[in-house]
Amino acid sequence: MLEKTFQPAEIEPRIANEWNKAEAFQAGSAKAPGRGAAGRGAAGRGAAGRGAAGRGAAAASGNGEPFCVVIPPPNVTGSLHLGHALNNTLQDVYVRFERMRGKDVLWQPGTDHAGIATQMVVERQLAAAKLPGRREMGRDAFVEKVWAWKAESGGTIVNQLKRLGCSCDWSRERFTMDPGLSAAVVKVFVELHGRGLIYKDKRLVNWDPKFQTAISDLEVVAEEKRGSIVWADGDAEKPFDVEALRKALARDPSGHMYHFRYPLSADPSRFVVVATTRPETMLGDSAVAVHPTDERYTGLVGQTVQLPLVGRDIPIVADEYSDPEKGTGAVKITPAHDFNDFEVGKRHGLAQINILDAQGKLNGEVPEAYRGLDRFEARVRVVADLHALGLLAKIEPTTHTVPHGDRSGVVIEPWLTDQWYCNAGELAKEAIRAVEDGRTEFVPKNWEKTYFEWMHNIQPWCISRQLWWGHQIPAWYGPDGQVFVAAAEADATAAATAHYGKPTPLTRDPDVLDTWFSAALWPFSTLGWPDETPELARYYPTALLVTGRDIIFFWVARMMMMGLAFRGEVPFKKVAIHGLVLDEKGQKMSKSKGNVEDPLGLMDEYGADALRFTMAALSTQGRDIRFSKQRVEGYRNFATKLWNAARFAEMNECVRAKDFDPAGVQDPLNRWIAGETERAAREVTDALEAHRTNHAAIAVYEFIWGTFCDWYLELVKSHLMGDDEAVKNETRATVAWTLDQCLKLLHPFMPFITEELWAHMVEYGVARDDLLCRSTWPVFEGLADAKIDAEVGFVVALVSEVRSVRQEMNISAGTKVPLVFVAAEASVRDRATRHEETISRLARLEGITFAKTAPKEAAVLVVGETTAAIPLKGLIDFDAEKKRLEKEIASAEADIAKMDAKLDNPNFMARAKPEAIEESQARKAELLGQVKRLSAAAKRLG
RNA sequence: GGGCGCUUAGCUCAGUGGUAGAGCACUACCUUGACAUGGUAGGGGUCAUAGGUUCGAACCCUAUAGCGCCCACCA
Repeated sequence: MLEKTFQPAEIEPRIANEWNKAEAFQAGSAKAPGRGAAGRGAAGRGAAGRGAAGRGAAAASGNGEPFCVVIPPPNVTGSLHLGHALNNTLQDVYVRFERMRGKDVLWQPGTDHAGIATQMVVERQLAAAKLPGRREMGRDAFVEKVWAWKAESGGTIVNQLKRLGCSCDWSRERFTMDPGLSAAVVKVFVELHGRGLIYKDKRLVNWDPKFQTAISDLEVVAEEKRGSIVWADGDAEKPFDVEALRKALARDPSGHMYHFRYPLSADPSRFVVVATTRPETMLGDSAVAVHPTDERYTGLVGQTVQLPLVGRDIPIVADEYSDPEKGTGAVKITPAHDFNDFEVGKRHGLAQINILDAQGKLNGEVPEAYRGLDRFEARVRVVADLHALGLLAKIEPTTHTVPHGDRSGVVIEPWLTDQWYCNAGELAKEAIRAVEDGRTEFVPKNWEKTYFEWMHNIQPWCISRQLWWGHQIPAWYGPDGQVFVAAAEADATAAATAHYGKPTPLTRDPDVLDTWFSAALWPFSTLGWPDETPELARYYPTALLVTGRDIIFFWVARMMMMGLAFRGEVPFKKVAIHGLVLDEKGQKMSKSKGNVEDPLGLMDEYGADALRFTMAALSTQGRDIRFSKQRVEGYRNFATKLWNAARFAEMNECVRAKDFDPAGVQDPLNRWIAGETERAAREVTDALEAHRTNHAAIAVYEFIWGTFCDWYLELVKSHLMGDDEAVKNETRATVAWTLDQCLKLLHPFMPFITEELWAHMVEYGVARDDLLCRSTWPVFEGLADAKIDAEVGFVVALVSEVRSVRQEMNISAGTKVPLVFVAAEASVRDRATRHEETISRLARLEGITFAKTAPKEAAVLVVGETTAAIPLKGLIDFDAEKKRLEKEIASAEADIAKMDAKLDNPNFMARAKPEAIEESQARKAELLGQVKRLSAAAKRLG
């Protein structure tokens, strides 16, 4: 017996365990479905239709078409957040759906080593435990610590994904730093280097002074800043105060424009005024640039200025980069600390003076007084010292964007270093073509534009990181700096020996690769590459990638490039893009804002099923979703509803019948629900095929709650409680069958409760030989019948109408009323008689009678062509009934007016589709009939 | 500066050419033999604005306003 109360938190872990024991999700092990009652019920006569036969046959042979999804690997030491919940729910919906459709499904799981993020966590732990930092303990010891942390916490996220119900093939779990995947990384690096697509270069990079590593453009986030300091030279009201400046800048280090006077070398009493938002960089200036056509400065080009504080003479150069409209038209050039200035410097052969060290402190290139200062302290000092020299013209607030590290949060410095780059522009060419020609398709399609936009403007990808946790770059250096790139040290050594003509000691490049480098190989490295494994042959290209819009550049684009470069085929045929999970107010969730909802807490409170359903139902076509706990609660209620429906079935001994054929049932109500089931199954299937999980989820919801529970189960209560054993037995079997279809259709969204209810029914019917998750997806044909729909539709409409009248007339719920059909045609009499018991029960009638004319003193209701009346006799008051009738008449007349507007329009008659015209005419006729009858009823009331 | 998206019921959102929808919230009634985590009924919208296309526009086009996101730039 099912428990009276539905307790997801108890059921779900147990079910997860059963799946695990049964190894239910292992790829390539598709069992032959269709044995036993359940499979045959679904297959029945229905499975033949809609092209499902082929798939069905494949499934039956256990040899379905491959369907592979690779998981976006979460950080190995991470913990589940709502973004994961959304992403993995959607994947699991598709995966379970396709598995039930008989495909050979591989959902490939695994985790990412997440270079910076993980190293950061471990460093923080060391600091918290007051242990020596990584530099003190050395590389090997530190990396060992990280592995230890991975061993300790690495299972967390995987267990959380299992808790969510993810049906990955967990036997195939991979990690980006597994030996095989690491070998793939090395091979790709070496080959791309060999092809000249990976190279080393000295240029400006985005340097993160906190982590002391280079980062890629994508890892830099621009933050808008506006300062508040207003000061001008000679401003008597606001004397310059160094202490005040220091305090203000401590709060607000960015957002100010500073104007400096640079004295001309030839005549120090004359100045060129330059403006900057980063005063400290002036210590590394090597020129001042003006526009060649700027008449204000034509005489000065070729002269030099004395760089204040430093004393260097630097040239005034003419360069188109300078914009006469901006600032003073003269711009200071700091080639080693600004991306634009770097280019100007190259054009004019200017010195690249690097004034910062790795931590963002000033180095030996600056005058002694500034050495060792932090960049922001140096900013204060430079401004103050220039003021002391009378060379500070003004400070004003300005709005500008300041680059920050997305992980560290600190201000990024353009810094001159040697780094490894990948020529993404070259690799992008084929990746662009593959989307243009549809080899890979984005869903929704508009994200392709975003992809193209970025790919067409792609910059060299800086792939080296000055970290210790990650794939160390397979490059070795000789004593003279000669580089040897090789798959193994022995190969590098051999190459060096050949190069130098004698054995030569080498040092390995200490840097590691960007985490996204190994992630880019994920769709084939997880399948065994560089080995040509059977999995690789079978599952690559993968069928579908499901991922958030925020990592299209980071990951999707790079997988496209690498997949094409190394497999010659796209990594996935479709990319389903979803949005981000925001809080109820539409803000990003973040720990600092305190608006983070913990999915684990939600699962404990409402069940993983409810959380999953919420995610699937809210996810609409790549748009961000606002998360609401209320929604989860609502879908928990839905699960409870289903639970109780199953209890009802159980109480009424609705057991599955062997060889039940939904096409063979006789009773109209049973035939009707079979047709409704076919319709629902088709709707859900179509929606899932179109990657509209929200539609699919809502269609299941409406079918189960609105159609199955609210109508069908209520309608057949008379059968189940009646004496006609044949009808009763057929109904029991139909209830059981329909419930099975509900469980199947809901399974991808709510796998736990459906699996539980499925298994539970075993003791009442034919024993199951398989889990629901491996059963067949419902596909039916020919169960719907227009005549049956009309008949049951009439019952439904009649009951609704009587209920409505009762409520509006304030007839108490307990009062049973008579219902009189007026001048009913034979077909109506027939229907009303056949369903009298059911109608009476649901509409709370004392009985149904027939009359030629409407009784006096009666409320009248109109259902389609039928008129019926509830005699008043002290039940209702005339005024209320009159008002009600008038309201209905008015409503009908408004609709008639709309129809007339169309039908009287010659253009409509001439140009509209014939069906549209017919429909409008029919509708008008029906409305006219209603008005007539309602008016007659109103008249009788006086 | 470039690109993308959004604006529909109190709230969150579906709806892409033919009678405006859902969930939640709200109101009234209901311990009806699965379910009060429930049932029944009901109120509530000139579909941002202005033009245009069309027999017909929430839907297609143009413009405007507001909001959001992404990319680039920032002396």
